[in-house]
Amino acid sequence: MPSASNHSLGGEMAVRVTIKDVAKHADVAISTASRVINDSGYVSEKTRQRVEQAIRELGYVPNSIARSLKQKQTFSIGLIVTDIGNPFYAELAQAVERAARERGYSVLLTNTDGKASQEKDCVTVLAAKQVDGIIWYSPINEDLVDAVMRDTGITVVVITGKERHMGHHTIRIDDQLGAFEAVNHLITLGHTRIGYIAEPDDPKFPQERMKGYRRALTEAGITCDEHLIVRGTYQEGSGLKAIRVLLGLKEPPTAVFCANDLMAIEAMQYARRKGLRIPEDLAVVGFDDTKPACLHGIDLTTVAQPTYEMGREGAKLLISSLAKPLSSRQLLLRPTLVIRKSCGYYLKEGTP
Amino acid sequence: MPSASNHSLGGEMAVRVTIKDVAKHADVAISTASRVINDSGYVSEKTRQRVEQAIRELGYVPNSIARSLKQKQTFSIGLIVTDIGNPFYAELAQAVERAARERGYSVLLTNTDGKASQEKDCVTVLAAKQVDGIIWYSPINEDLVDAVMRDTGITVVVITGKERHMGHHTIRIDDQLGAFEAVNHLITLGHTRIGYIAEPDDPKFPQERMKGYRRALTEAGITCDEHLIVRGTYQEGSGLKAIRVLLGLKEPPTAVFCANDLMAIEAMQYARRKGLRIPEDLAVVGFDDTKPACLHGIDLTTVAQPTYEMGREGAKLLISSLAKPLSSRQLLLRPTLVIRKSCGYYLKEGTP
DNA sequence: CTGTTAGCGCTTTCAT
DNA sequence: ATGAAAGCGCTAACAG
Repeated sequence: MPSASNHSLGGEMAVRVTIKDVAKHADVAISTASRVINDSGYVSEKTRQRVEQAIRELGYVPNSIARSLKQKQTFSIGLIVTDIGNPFYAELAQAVERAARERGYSVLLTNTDGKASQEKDCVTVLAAKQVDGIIWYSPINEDLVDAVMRDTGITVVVITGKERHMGHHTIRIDDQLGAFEAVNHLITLGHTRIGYIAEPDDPKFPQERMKGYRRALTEAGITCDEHLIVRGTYQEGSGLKAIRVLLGLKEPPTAVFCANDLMAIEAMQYARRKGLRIPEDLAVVGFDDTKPACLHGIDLTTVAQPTYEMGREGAKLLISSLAKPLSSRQLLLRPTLVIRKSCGYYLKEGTP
Repeated sequence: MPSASNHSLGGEMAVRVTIKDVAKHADVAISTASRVINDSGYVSEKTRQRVEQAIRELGYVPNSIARSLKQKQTFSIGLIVTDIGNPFYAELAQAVERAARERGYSVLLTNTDGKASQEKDCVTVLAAKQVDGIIWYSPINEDLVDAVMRDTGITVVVITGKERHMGHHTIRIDDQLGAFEAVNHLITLGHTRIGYIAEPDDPKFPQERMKGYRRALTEAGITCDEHLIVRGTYQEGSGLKAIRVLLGLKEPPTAVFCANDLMAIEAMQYARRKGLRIPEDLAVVGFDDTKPACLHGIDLTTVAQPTYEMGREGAKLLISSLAKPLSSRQLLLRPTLVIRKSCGYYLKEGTP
């Protein structure tokens, strides 16, 4: 019996009530109590009532830890992201948490901070805590994914833009489609000389956006002028360098598509400084829909990743494959073009 | 039936290696294996080596679930926020996760979506999962906090702007100071008629910002003109209504402080539509430093909450009080004034 | 319909 | 220095 009340924090070490207490209080066997708690097996109405009352009176909450140990199932899933402070991952986490909660799962949150060693730690912790599955955004060390599945048997869903996928479930964003639609939009707007500030020319980076760019041109019957393609690095400063090259061409482009928003914004700002009007003299489209894209004065038309959907579909896939093991499955999600003012679309029927 | 070597996911049900396997492999007793794993008690160098090798060879990862059951400690803490998709909570979560990880704890993430019933569910789940403590942002149902501590013995740290605090640890933001500094800044800039679009006149809302507003005026020897105070609701549309009242006064204010950014931005935009220049004709200061505040064209001077610090200090306090129960402790954090263009500060020595 | 019992994987006395 | 055994809270056969 919890003796004289001591109101200092944690002082009393409130011993938690267990199923044993409930059973004793209701004067039944532990297993009977368990039956009513889990609503499994036969139990007479009268007994059920007594047990339920005991539960209420004692304020009993089942210990999932004990249950998990027995059942080898924790109803927890791990989420691995680079950094939850980044709004992109935050939105992903929101989707994952919500989908998980709706299905009776909780989410153990871990951050890699972009470091391979820390990613390893995340995995170890999650394995130790016996999560039923992991949602893993853009693994740094791809081999680790396979190792986890092999060594621990934990189901993994990888969310990534990369093409490669081994035996695990994958949620992939159709970058090629995104690029295709962006370029196609520019073509619809009448452009034929469309520059591309591209992903690095390195097999480590997926070349999906490049493929989309080329496909859009080809399908429109436009021959691709290789001078209009300048490789970027995705990093700061790279958009600047690239647009300088493009604008220096004998026949400069009238529009430019960029493999990410960062480079697009730099390109815009450089062009403006050179006296070009956006979008009248140069139309610009980016990729990612990061925060700055929607800022007043930027208003960048860009390809948005379906962040929320990625998280939700990831969680759904993971949890359903937990109930009934699925063979390696790949889901392709479509990005969407967000039309703002940098592409010239709103010029057609608005103010000049 | 899952037949011969099926490489489909989860088909093989990789049985996890346990301490028993390690013990057998190293030819020692389970308790000995346990000793080396936990580096506790005596164990000969030779035996230790054997066990460590077994661990490596088998890829053994201790099962924290089993350990937790025995030790009544999970090294998990629960985080309750309104909505992790909101960048404010995301930053908080980032801080919490980092501080927790550095101390060997993991974070179980839960969202209330602002609903009392869901908040209840969060608590139940966290209690069931036996978290060692909870970091709880702005509880909807304050009584629930006390109930949790009483019934489950779980230590709670509440992060809030409200004054009230019962027996639990609290991280509080000094809203009064924030408001004081905002208004004081306007006074320094030469304003004497400073309007206030205030928090609702409802005891359910803390009146800290109001106190700060009044104190700043008083300390500067300015008599508070009650006409200059208009109550807002924190909601959309309310800033608009309020600024209309203020600008309609016989002697309208030359500056206005707003209890949150939303109302401040509405006020700015209304004033501009009426032909007033910001900050020349009307200086505006907000509260919160939400995303839109820093947008080009908005550039709102505002009071920023020390989000990261709140999370970090919360986690630190929680974890240290887990090791050694502390009596109810309260921490007061200072917000900071972020000076942008809406207050006129940069007019003094810049372009007119 | 209800109770008894054997673990889940681990830590922790208590012997040896 | 090492091992045997009890038990954390719960579920799931298996008897009755």
